[in-house]
Amino acid sequence: MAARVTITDIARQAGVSPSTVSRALSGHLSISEPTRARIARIARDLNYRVDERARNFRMGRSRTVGLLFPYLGDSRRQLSDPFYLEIAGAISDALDARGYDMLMARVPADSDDWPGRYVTDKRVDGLLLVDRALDDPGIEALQKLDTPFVVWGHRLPLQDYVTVGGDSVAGAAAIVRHLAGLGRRRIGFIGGFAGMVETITRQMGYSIGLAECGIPLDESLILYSDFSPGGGREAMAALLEREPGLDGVFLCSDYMAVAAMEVIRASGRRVPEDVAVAGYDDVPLAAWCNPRLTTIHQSVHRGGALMVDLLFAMLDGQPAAPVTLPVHLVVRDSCGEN
Amino acid sequence: MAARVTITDIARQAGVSPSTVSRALSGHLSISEPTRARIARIARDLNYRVDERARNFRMGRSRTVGLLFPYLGDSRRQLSDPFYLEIAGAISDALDARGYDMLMARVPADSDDWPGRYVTDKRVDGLLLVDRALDDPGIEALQKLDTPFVVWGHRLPLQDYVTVGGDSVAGAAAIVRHLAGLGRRRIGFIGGFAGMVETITRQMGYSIGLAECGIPLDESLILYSDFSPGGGREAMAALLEREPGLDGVFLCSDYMAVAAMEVIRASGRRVPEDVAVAGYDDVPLAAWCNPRLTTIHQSVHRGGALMVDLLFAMLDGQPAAPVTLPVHLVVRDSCGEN
DNA sequence: TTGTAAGCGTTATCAC
DNA sequence: GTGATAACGCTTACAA
Repeated sequence: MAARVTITDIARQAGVSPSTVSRALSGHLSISEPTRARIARIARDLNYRVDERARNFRMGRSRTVGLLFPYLGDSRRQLSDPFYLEIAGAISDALDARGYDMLMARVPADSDDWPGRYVTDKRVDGLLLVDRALDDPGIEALQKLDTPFVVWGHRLPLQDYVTVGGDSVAGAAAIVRHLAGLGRRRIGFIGGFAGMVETITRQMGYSIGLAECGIPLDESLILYSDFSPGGGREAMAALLEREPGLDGVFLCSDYMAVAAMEVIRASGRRVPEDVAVAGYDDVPLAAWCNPRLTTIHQSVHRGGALMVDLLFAMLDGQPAAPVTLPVHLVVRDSCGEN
Repeated sequence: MAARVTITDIARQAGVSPSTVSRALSGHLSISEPTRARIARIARDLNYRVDERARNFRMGRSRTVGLLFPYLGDSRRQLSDPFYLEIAGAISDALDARGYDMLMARVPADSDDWPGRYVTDKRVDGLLLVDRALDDPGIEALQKLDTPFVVWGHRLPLQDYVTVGGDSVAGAAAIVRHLAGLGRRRIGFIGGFAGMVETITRQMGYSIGLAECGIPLDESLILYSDFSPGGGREAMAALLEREPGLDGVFLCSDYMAVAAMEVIRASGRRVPEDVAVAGYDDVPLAAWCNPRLTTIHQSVHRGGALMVDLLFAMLDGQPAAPVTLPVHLVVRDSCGEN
């Protein structure tokens, strides 16, 4: 493969200096039209393309944004929840539209070395995080750096960084009210990773919803998992064992909820007649599983695009504030009567 | 945030030259132990980190691999199939283990400009593609460049690049034999995007399976979609309309199959009694939907890791050959009796 | 309007 | 064992 064509090759051919080529190619108005056109033609003929590596290096940026998925637990379990890919897709599109690349990786939420690896090492110009631990050392370390970042998730009381996320507390409370309104009284809660914010805020919403409906909180109905169907299955089985009289359950993701429904049926119970099931996220699948899942809808696509908007505002030096996106209950069949 | 600490700052403090620092930090054996230790200490004290951008630039590489998802059709529809995230996760882990970053993006399968954007622009050292069009201009353009790449998918007869993938023809044929063995005769096929290789090879397997079982091929039972649940739903509805006597259907992804089952039920038919349904991929969800899905298992995690292994072999200048991974039928409940 | 020269931070080559 | 020096490909003052 022909050796790399550089700006110098073009300069030679055009009989001008490399700087003129650089200026011509990046559309400087100071370059005369004939020169510009001539250079453009030669560049095309030579099949020239800028070396983004060199340009970014020179310009002190990377034109890359990192999309990081913090996780807890020692298992390096695969993420396979459609929610993650959906938000990644939305973000990727928004970044693409601005000519930025998207780096994707999972990072341990209980470590603080990844900000150095991505930010200080200059791999990225900014970071996007999907969820976080309540006490997240990585985010703390990240705040000491001067690189903008936006976190997906519920806004926390004292937080001094920017988040975009649905109102998880309200969403979870709405689920519980719905369940209680249908006469359910023994309502379980199955979270994602125990220390992650989205699990915690939804659990708060669950407690609030229970209180609003005058149902006493029973700690033994609360279990944690890992957002995966396998994890949902195990947690659901454990919950059923622990509380045979369960008549409703709220799981922190649709993917877990679908698996849970199967476990419930396998135990000889019916969904929703015996146990009502609700999920979270309103992933496309939720409308097409059996029974169709009652869940909380989050505008993932809008949220992803918004995260990118805010990040770029910050890269521009503009201020940015957390955004709470509305969520709403989508009533389908998995909780019965609607 | 203190201005960037460079190798020169360390050199100054240590009273040596920048080159000595560079060598000390990268563990050159030519550096005396005391010097090395002293430099290491200063680097730590100063919180030094290499500028990967600069290093990669200097060394003529990017330490980044692009993971590209070619797609067809004008809709920029979100990918949300768990299969994609699973393979992305497997690849990300394998890359991480080697200290490489993963760039992720979707690219139009009917265009040939993305190889330039990623390869010639020097954003990546190598490329990983998940699926491809049968006649893929991007891949053709890519082959003219000297950058290694590996494609996920079924190996094609005359292909002169490296693929890793399950045997889609065999997998689809196995599905059809299973269905026919259960007495089904009017078996439909719902593909992903019409021009994509995985759709085509599975359709070939479908035809072969039919022939093996002495069932005449009926073109009107073949429909295409886009791998999404929404697409699966529409295609399934259309197929049912077109062929009310349908007694079996094979869909090219589990995610579509789950949606299809719901459509079938909504039409007043039972799964599997009236219509047997089979998917493809054996995504975690397949074991936990209702009814549990009979499908083809692909070793996605192993496949992803293998793609990375092969890519690195090629980066090392070693030869690499296509690999066909075994697939197997996983019989669950969605086709009835097992 | 265009050219010259410096420099981004690092590593590699060649001396000493 | 260590230090100059050059170079990777590009952009950008500063000059002309």
